[in-house]
Amino acid sequence: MDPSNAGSSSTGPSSRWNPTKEQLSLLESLYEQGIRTPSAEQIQSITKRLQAYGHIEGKNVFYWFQNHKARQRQKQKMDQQQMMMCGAVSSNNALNNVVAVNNLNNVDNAAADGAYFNRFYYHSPPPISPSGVAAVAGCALPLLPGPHSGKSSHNQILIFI
Amino acid sequence: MDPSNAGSSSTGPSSRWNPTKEQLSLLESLYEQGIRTPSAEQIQSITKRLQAYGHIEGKNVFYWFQNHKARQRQKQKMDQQQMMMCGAVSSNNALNNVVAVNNLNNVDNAAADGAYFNRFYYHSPPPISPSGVAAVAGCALPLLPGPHSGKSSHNQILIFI
DNA sequence: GCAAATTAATGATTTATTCAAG
DNA sequence: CTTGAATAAATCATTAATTTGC
Repeated sequence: MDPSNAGSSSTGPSSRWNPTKEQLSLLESLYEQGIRTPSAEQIQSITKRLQAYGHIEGKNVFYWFQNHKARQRQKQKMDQQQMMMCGAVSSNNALNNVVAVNNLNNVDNAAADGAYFNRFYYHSPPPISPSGVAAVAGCALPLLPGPHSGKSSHNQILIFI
Repeated sequence: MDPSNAGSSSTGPSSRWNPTKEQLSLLESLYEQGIRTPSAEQIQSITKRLQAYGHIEGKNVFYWFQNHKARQRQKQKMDQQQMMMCGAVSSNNALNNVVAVNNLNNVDNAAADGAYFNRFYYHSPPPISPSGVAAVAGCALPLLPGPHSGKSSHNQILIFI
């Protein structure tokens, strides 16, 4: 029952995030605009916008971009292989795995994503306080590792979940 | 000048963490006790203990365990290869690269590390508020993604830097 | 003895692979 | 079978050892 547990309802466990149509649409749109590894600020912004369409957290946006980038890449690679063994396709190609990707737009501008980032959060083992803090908890700290001089290293961090 | 900028002195920028003898010692000890991918709580605890010996953050502990685990693994692999082409060692083996690892204790109990984790934090692009929050900022949130029922998924998170 | 130049270790980042929910 | 999530492997970058010429 209750198959429509899309977002933050009470009954729907849904251990993993499931993007709504709108969310996915916006994400893909951003991806095609060239965003590959969004910065923290970008992710925060995106997340906020997507929260209008349902429950979502920063890490979902993060993972989505990671996976999408990787899988677009391997899709293209597979297409190249298919291109190699082109011609002479045998009989029933209708039952081929649904890998009918139409990569007309090679959104592969390999450069231009000089976005450096890093990640770092932890699950604890299963049994922890079962309270119910539902929403997203943002935790932004100004800077943390190197309050030293300024050896040009990039150190500012910003956490969010 | 000032060659002794080991830890949190003012002059030593040192863009990356450098473990002190004591820190390294404790870390290795814990590793040999079987800890391979410590949980958030463990990392917090370890970090606090190590902070007695100098500046260190949770992410350093995290990275240390990742790297150490991986590199122990590949050391053992290399040793296995050496074992394969054993016998008949040619002449001057004294000048061999200093890879004289004495892996008497194979700390490789491959199972028993059902520790799951994840990471997730971001740098922002270089120019950010140049204040000077020096110390470690802990940010522990009870749980965040799934306040839903309890589909056995492990969801509790806990951030720290 | 000491620095500049090289090499080896290792901290930090990025990419690829695997697991599992839907 | 798709894809979000989690883990491992590969890579990059910086620091410490070590070597070398003076």
